[in-house]
Amino acid sequence: MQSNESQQPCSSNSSRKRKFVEDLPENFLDTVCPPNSKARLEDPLQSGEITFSGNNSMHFSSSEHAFGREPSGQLSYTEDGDDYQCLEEMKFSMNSQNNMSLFGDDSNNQANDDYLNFELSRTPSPFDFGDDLMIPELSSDDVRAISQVVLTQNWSEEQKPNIADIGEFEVTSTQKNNTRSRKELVQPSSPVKRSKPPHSVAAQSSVGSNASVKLEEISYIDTKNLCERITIEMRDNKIAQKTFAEKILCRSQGTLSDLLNNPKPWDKLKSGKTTYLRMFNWLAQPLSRRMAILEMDIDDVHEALGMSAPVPVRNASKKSKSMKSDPDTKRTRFVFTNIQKETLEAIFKETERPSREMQETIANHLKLDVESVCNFFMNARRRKLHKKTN
DNA sequence: TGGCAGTCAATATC
DNA sequence: GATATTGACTGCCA
Repeated sequence: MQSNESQQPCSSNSSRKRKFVEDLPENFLDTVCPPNSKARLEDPLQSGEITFSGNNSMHFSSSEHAFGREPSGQLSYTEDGDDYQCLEEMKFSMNSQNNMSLFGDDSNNQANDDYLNFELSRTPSPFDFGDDLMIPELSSDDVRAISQVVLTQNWSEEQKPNIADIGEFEVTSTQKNNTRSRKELVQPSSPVKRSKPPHSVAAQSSVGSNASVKLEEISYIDTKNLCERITIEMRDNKIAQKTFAEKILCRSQGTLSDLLNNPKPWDKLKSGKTTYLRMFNWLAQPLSRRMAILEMDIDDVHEALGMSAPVPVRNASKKSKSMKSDPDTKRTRFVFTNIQKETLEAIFKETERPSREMQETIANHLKLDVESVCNFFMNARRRKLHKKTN
């Protein structure tokens, strides 16, 4: 990937938009950096977060800087305070070691000769192989097939992919150097020794649990991408949600449906990480083995996934309080009437967190239990939340 | 103790 | 029949 060298003079520090001069294919970011993925720059001088938002946009933010490439192709750069700098270029380059360099240059700003040069050491993505970055048009089937290769082939020690690269890449080093020349900063073709991320995960083998990872070994999973892949996998291999949920996850069909349609970001998860990790470890197996696991006894499934049995759901046979005396009675699910529901929703729009007293008043007016009203608001808050995140 | 995460499982919807 | 929705339960944590 070569950069366009054209320069745009920085006319004024008040200018907050710069033409994006990098000659990148339109779908470059979407292709090499999965939408909604994040990368973290660990350099203490220039730490920050890069977010790939889809639609070919990317934003970097730190305590000092905030800039991004908009879908329009413009480079935006904003900074509060007096030390505003003007970035003339933002460049990306890939080398044969699958390292991506992001380079921002504000060399026109002589008063503050500051360069930003981040080397994003990333693992091979399903999309690039060899010395040249490939920007193919990929169908979902292609993505799946290539991912399969990436996840299951035997990599050399140097090439080991991070199987967490299901929609994610790791940032291992970043540099900021105010004294180095620009040429020194950008060396797209020179191999950059890739240091292994401290919590990266490698697919070691295509056989059995060797391809699995433990919770403590993994730093991040792109749950959205993972769920998309699981959905494709289930569709293509005609695996019913009920089968997959019960066999692989030890969870119910409804739970799986919810997880797949409303994946929570990895860093927002608590104990729920293990459920996603089971999906992840299943997907990391070769296809034949994935299918074989579905036929295994439950104990063998745990072993195949390299994971212990999940914490049993303690409320597995849930009955309403009134049903507890008769455990064989099938619970009927309470359903709010239209009026109750519409009223609750209207109140929720105004007040997401009504006081206990207010909940009691609502319950009285709608002839509901306070617990039901409480549950409604609790569920509404979190379900609204994951609608937002999606 | 209240709020929440994770989940079940009935049932609505496709 | 498969999947999506949703009211409620349990345990954890601040």
